Amino acid sequence: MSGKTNAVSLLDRRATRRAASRAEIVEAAWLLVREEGLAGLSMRDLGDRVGMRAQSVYSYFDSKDDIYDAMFRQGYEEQLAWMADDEEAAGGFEDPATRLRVMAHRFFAFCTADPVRYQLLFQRTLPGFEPSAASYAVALAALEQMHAGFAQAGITDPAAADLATAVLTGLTSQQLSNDPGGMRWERLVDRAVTMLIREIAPHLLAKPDKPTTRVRRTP
Amino acid sequence: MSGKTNAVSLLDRRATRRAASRAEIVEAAWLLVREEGLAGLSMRDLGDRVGMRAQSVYSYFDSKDDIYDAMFRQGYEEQLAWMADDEEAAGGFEDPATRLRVMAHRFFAFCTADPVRYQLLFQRTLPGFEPSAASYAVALAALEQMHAGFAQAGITDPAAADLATAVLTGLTSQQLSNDPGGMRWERLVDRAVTMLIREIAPHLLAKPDKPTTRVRRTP
DNA sequence: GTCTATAATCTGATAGAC
DNA sequence: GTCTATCAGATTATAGAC
Repeated sequence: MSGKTNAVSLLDRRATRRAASRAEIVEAAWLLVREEGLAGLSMRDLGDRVGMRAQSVYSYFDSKDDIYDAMFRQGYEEQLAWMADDEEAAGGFEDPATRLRVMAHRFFAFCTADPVRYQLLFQRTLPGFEPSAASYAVALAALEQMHAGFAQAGITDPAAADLATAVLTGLTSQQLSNDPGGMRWERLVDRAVTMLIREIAPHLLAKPDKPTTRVRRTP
Repeated sequence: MSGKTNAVSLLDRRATRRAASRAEIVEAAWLLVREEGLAGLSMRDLGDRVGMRAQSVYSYFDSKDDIYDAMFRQGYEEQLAWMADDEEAAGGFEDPATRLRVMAHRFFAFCTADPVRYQLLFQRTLPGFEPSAASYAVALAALEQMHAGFAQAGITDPAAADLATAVLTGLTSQQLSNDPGGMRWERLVDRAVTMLIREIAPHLLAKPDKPTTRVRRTP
């Protein structure tokens, strides 16, 4: 019995070490693409970063695209966690409009925190790369989470959700390609959200507990 | 006299031929990046396309980045021409709101017509590439043309123009990274424009020659 | 202005010893 | 699982003949 237990725990240790090495490699890959650009990742540089020969990396990943795939998946897992934190912080205490506003700012922050991650996750800039089915499933889960957030804010019309998503990610890609310091992007996001609410869910602005009958935005 | 004239025209012919070759190379470069991606451009492939050895291309361009720079400039020249055609077609006959709407759709069409051009012009995805001062000046001219269009529609607030630009280019980048066939993007653009007008220039929706007192959009 | 030749370096990936 | 050795080729760019 003890022999079997030892064998199992040995396998466990090996699996753990392997997973740790894989994670280390992926982490190094992120550092590299932030410096050299997404397409500038090379197995040689990657090996140097983790203290291996480039060829040894192939013990952990089948190919370069396999590494991109792991990064892709990790990115969406990060989004899921990041936006879930938001939900938790909201805790159901906020009204739908504020909920939507917080969600928008948080998503904006997630995207702009790492431009190259945004590039990998939301733009098709790597020619030939296609995420695996498993990684794409995580991407779909993140999208679903987003739609669930919209639904909580009373936005069930798919076209409305599309518009909101498009405007939000659009603002992000604008921020990333333009001078990040020159504009008041937080303000721009806030104004866009207000505009969106009035367009797709005006009832959120006419709340009963606040005796504001005017539909216009309060400054 | 005739000698001097001949000399000049000879130089002219040479300059013309040289310009034609440069244009041919740039055109081939566009074809290549549409197939291989923006970062996938190689001097070898480029030479093959124009029927030269790769090394001969260096007679026309100092470096690979010099070619990107020419493409960058040409892209913005195309935008200037494309949007100027729009102005001409409008001819001052349209009301400001329609003017804004047409402008938005036309810009959207320009961007989505060539995804890789959009990538080069509006996104910073080529690591290390910086446009030359001359090319950047063309980019600024295109931006100024855009702002002039907004001004004609009565939108003078810089923040409002920023919001409009961000939402428009944002919708574009969304369309480019997502399934182009799955959504009704033209409708989405139209709805975004209506939303923008109501947000940044509501007076455009309450026109005197159309006795519509309702602020809501007419279907 | 185009060529050949070539420098000098990088690329992803595999075979096989240990 | 890491290494050496290596394949088979790519890359940008330069030198110099013609």
